[in-house]
Amino acid sequence: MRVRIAPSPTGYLHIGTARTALYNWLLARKHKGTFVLRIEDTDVERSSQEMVDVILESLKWLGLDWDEGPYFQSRRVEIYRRYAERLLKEGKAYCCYCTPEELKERREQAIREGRAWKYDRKCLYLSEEEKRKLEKEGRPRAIRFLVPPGKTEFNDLVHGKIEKNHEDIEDFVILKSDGMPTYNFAVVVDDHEMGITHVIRGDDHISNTPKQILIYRALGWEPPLFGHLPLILGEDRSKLSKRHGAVAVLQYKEDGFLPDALVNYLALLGWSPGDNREILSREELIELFSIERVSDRNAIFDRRKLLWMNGEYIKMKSEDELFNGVWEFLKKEELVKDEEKEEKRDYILGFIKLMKERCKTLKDFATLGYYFFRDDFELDPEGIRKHFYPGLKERMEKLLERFEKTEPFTVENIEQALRGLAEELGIKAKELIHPVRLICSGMTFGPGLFELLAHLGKERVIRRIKKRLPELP
RNA sequence: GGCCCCAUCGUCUAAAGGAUUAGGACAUCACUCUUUCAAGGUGAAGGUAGGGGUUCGAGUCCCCUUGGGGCCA
Repeated sequence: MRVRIAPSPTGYLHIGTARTALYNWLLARKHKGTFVLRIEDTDVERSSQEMVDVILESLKWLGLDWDEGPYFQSRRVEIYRRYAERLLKEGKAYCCYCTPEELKERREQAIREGRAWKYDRKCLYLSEEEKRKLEKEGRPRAIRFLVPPGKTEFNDLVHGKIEKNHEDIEDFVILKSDGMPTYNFAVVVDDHEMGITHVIRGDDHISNTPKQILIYRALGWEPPLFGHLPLILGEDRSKLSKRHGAVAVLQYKEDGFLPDALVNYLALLGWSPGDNREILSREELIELFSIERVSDRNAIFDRRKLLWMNGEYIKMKSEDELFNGVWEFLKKEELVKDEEKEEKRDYILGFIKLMKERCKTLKDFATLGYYFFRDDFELDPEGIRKHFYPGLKERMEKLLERFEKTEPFTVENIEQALRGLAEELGIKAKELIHPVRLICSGMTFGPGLFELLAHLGKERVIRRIKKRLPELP
């Protein structure tokens, strides 16, 4: 089995392309086949090395390693031309001299007259003399495929039988007047030359498939098997695109998603193992995946479920496994500096342990954990309203005294100190716990208070209480 | 507009004509645990688009309608 992913270098790897890549990759790994990467960059204007790099980086981040390539279509132009010439010579294609303006005019006329427009084969019926004349004028010429009469059927791996009458296919261009191949032509030549056995791609290519099969047959080649995956849709049910927000794989990396979680989520978008399992490792996915179980219905991308799944993966990972990822986000928020990475390692490992149940993304560690690293936070005004009360200052002074005497500053000792004071004052522990949390973190929620204070350390806790003492009621 | 694809809770899906009171997950709501927030536990609500057929029996097969999507322009 040889499969491939063939992205265009448009500046990012689309989440839909990523899922297509994933399904191909799963198939290749499951059947010990080969996963080929091909860059479809015939649109030279819009392609660049940087854009290619983004694709490679995205695939690497997802952990979808390829076995061959990347191949570049832009370096294969001569090959496409050779095959186009061959079809021309064999009378299976013909030159078309119609200009875009002429075509537009005839198309509009057809629409005005209420006819369905399809290329009218004007250039197919040109006499030799007319052709010579046009050539002499130096008119640009495209090459059109001569669609034979009949009908094409194929057995789609996902959809089953799909058929198309050739009357509904116009004589499409295979080589443009600038000498570049069209998508349909290049894809067939490449898939054949690269020995692709299973073409697994998006549903948006279903209508191209009969055209491509026609080309295979015209060149005397056996077409591969085709499987068309349902599309990933945005909330509004249209094809997922930039206007739906995060659509680039690397955006998810930036947003703090784990590649394992994204892979798992994407695998489930259009496929399920059949039982009720949802959290599946790569190994399990490879073992369980089958193209027969792929759904043929378009699916809406649900970021909330992805978020949940990412949270599940964060909980599953050890502190050590999360360390580097969390570090990057702390660094980005300027909460830490690279030179203190080793020195702060244990502190951060403990921080991750306290926070990971509460974080859905790696980014959350930085946004929800600000106070673990900096003193300069504001107190949540809503929290002040709720938890500060007259006489609090006096109580906090007493608590401060106790904390100063608490040695060592451990979870148990802190709890004992605080609860002891509460008892002595004849109040509920809550009446101290909430204000202390607010003073030491700026927030009304977070890890268990005693664990939190112990981890912040005596020095920080005392400093923060002292700092806020003057403003307490 | 032409052609093609698709139709199960809000979303992702399970149910290979009989095992179904249509199952699970996310989200929602309630309760519970708790110093808070999460997490966890328990529970609730929520679906076979509509209409015809085929069949002893239809979510499942066929047809039509409607709706959604894609491609080409």
